[in-house]
Amino acid sequence: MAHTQDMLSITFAALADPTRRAILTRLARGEATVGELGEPFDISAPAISKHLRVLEGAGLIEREVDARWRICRLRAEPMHDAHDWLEAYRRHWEDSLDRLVEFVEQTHRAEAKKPGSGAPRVPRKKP
Amino acid sequence: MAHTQDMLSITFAALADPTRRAILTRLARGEATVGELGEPFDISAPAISKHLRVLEGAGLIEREVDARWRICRLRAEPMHDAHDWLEAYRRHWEDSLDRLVEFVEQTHRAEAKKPGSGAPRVPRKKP
DNA sequence: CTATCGATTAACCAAGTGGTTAATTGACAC
DNA sequence: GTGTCAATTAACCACTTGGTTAATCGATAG
Repeated sequence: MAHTQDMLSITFAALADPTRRAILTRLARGEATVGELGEPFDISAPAISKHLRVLEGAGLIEREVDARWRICRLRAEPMHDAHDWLEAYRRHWEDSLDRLVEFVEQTHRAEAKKPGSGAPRVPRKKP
Repeated sequence: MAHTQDMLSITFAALADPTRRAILTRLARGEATVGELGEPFDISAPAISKHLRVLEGAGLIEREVDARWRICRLRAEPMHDAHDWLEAYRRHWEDSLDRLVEFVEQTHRAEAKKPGSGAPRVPRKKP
């Protein structure tokens, strides 16, 4: 499986790890060496190395050799594509928000003291 | 590993598969049964079932039982969070675009017929 | 009651992932 | 040259993932 993965899949997969996302967040503040990047995490250097290879494979960082240091910097372009893909669904999550607002307003309008049987399910707008 | 994953990781992981993204795209057009969702793909029904469970686990779909059909519908809220996370990096990919435009303009301005040694690297704006 | 249909569960498999420790490479400082 | 530091590679491990086939479950049609 997972032969020659499409870029979007590789990007999302690279982002699907909290350590890697934290590394990207750090890198957004400016370039850093591998050692600096690994310092906040309680994992071994090789583990960091692997995370960086995944990020590099996804085109999310680039590494430059400086003597015995590798300095890493962010390359955010692949995030642009991921962002665009998600953008297409904006209408759907905004619709959900509309339904929630509508629900809360209705609930407030009818301010009876029903104890409420459970979590407030967002009502479907189904025609 | 991957014990009690944070939601963002679960969301990105669910999106990191082309079949699952295609399913979401289909669902964006309206609800569908499991059979309808699986029809375009050349994989077994259990495989689709697993993909749907991943999507459900990520809160990206919900399933409703209707007699012997399960009808699925999109719940796009988790995408909102993913979108927001990426949004924080917009400046970085726009910066890269700026650098590319700048590079192309410079290249065009100096319209010498240098054969060009390779792919046009985007020049760094390094302060 | 039996057959069938939509869908899921069970059991399995190959490959990938995130981590480890130990060994290796390359550049610098004595 | 020797030692050391930054980082990577190698080899391994447990667990997950995406897929399979076979078996199961629930609802409907005959």
